[in-house]
Amino acid sequence: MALPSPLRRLFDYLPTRQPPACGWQVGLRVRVPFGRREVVGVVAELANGSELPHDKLRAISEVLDDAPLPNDWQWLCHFAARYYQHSLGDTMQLAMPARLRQGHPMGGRTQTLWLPLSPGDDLILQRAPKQAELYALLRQHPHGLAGRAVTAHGFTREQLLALQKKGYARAQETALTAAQPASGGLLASPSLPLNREQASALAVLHEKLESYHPCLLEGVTGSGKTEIYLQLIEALAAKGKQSLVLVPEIGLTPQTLARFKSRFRVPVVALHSGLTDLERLDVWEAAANGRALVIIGTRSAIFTPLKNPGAIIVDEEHDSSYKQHDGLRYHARDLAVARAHYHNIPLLLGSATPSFESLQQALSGTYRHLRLTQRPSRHPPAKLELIDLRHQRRQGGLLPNAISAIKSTLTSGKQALVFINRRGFAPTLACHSCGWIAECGQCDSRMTLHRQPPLLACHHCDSRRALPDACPECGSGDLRALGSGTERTEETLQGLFPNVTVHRIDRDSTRKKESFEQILKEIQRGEPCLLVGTQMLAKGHHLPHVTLVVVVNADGGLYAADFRALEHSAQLLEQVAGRAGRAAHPGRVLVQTLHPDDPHLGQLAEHGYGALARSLLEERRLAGLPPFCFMALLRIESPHEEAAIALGQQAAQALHQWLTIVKLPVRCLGPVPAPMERRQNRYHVHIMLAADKRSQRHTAANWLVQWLEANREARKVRWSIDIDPQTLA
DNA sequence: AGCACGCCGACT
DNA sequence: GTCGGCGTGCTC
Ligand SMILES: [Zn+2]
Ligand SMILES: [Zn+2]
Repeated sequence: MALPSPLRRLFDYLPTRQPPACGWQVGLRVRVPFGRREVVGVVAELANGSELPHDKLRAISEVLDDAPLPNDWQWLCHFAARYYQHSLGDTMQLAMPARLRQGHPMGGRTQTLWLPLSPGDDLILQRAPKQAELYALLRQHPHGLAGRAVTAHGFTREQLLALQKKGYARAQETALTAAQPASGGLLASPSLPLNREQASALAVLHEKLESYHPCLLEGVTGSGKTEIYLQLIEALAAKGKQSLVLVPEIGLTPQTLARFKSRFRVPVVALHSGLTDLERLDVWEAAANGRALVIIGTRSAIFTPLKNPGAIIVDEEHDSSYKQHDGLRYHARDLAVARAHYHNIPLLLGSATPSFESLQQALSGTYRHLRLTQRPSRHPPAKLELIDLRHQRRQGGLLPNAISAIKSTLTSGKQALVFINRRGFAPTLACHSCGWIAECGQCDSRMTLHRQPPLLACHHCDSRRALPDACPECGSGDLRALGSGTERTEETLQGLFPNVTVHRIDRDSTRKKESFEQILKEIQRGEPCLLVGTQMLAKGHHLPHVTLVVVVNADGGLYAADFRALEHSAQLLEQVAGRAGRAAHPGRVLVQTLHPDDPHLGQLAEHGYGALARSLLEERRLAGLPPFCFMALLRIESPHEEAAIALGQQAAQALHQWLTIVKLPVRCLGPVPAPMERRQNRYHVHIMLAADKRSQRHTAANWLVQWLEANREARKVRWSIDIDPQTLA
């Protein structure tokens, strides 16, 4: 039995007296007693006996399904658990919808839909503002709103029942059907004509529609990658085959969804965060039984079972949201590769700024390399103009050049985007008399100064503090905010251009659910305005009226300790630059930097991401870094620094010895303190493994995990293994 | 990870 | 006297 427990092993159980109707099968979901509680597990193996004495065994309490969970799903769970060195039971729990995890039955479900009624006069609700508000919400959904969705909007069941009693709403039980079978033809709207490049890319995809065929679609922003996805999906849907489309976390917007849904008449379903648990299960089943032909979702959607797999598409394949950063640290793009191979189907990875991993596979010929270089708007992507931050005064982080460019953009009736990868007002609060700096009490980091609302906040833990009136060290009142974040730049720009709307877009300003969408809508209306924002703004949103992009500081990744920092920051720069002049107007991109002579930055500005990526790949090859080696990172974490270091040393020593004995060529670096050693009062220590071959890395990581599981000291600290780590944080 | 057991400090 | 702090150990 694979059970929800971090223990990397299976548990033996006796069968129920009556076998289930389908007979005992691997993949059946069951309820079993485990310790002092009951849990939901999955039959992982059938055996005629156990190594445990009979009296230690307990019996299965209940079989939950009349058929095993889908084979492809089981295979993927096994693969992921093994590849990422994780517990199979935990992996399966994570990979199944919450309802199944909780032991609810599959199939035949209904949900309560609430529909608005018009009793004639709205006066009765005047004395019940909350109910009036709820009624207004229902009016926006004339086809009904699920009960769960209503409560998700912050209303109570009582309010619904009250509305029902007064005749303003009625309840209706409906079968959940995420995917209605298609009627009529395949397409709801015709495909768009392709340019020459697009047509030849699609032709390559058509060469091998029914076998494993990994392709990297490298296409600049606005070159029409989505149209290729749509026409590939169309070709497969015509054969009754399903396509699984992965998109980045912020990419699953109503607009993206609408683009897919409006093209096809066949059922398109989406796994997004707004779904209730029941709706999520329904989508999962619609995929598993083949009803849904197009399934769109973020990272976790890679675990959706497919009855008739046709292709897997990963949009913006370089996006960091595909990597899970806790628990099972899987990379959805990498699982997509494994899965496409298993199903023997095409795999399409799309990006304007491919990850070095995928680019290397394409350059070496392992993946087919499809390129789109033309933009329908005719003019080429804007070149980056580097401007020197040294020896110049800036206001809110902006150089005079940048400010005058913003001014002329506004005068010509266009919009400008100012990109700062730092939220808050200022990253540092310092005392001008004695040099004291506001630091977090729980982390090795500084507190960020916020103005809205005014407080000091740590961006690495939840600690918050009121703004001090005076320096706690020397009592001086001369406390100064050093550096700029989005809030400060917003304030500066508002001061410089008082008659223009300045939209700030970061995690703080868009915390409220729909405000981001609302701001975007307003921006898309096209009035001249300024946008100040973090990476949220950089990714794939349609900003057709932006003709100027200003990058406040491009130096983040230039001299960082993390060897991937430059790759990620080049991707970000290229993406932000892609926001400039998307529509009919050519754009400008101003990049402020302290290192205008940096060769990498120069290459990015002069020749673009593709060229920089290729030469950085060469540097990676020479340095023996990924993708030319395979890494695993062991993180050790404890409130006691000594405990974390001690275990790190023990583990590294044991590993070294074993590597020598078995003559396994795997490098082991560390233990070293993590880049920010203390976070939330926990000390972080790293050990990095690197090998030339995946299999060697796997063997070493597997040994290390088993050593840790058997080690008594290791139980006193928290540890986790990260296969193919993306960052050192 | 849960969840219990167990053994010592400061409270009604 | 007991309420609860978290160290230790187990889960077929
Ligand atoms: Zn001071
Ligand atoms: Zn902190």
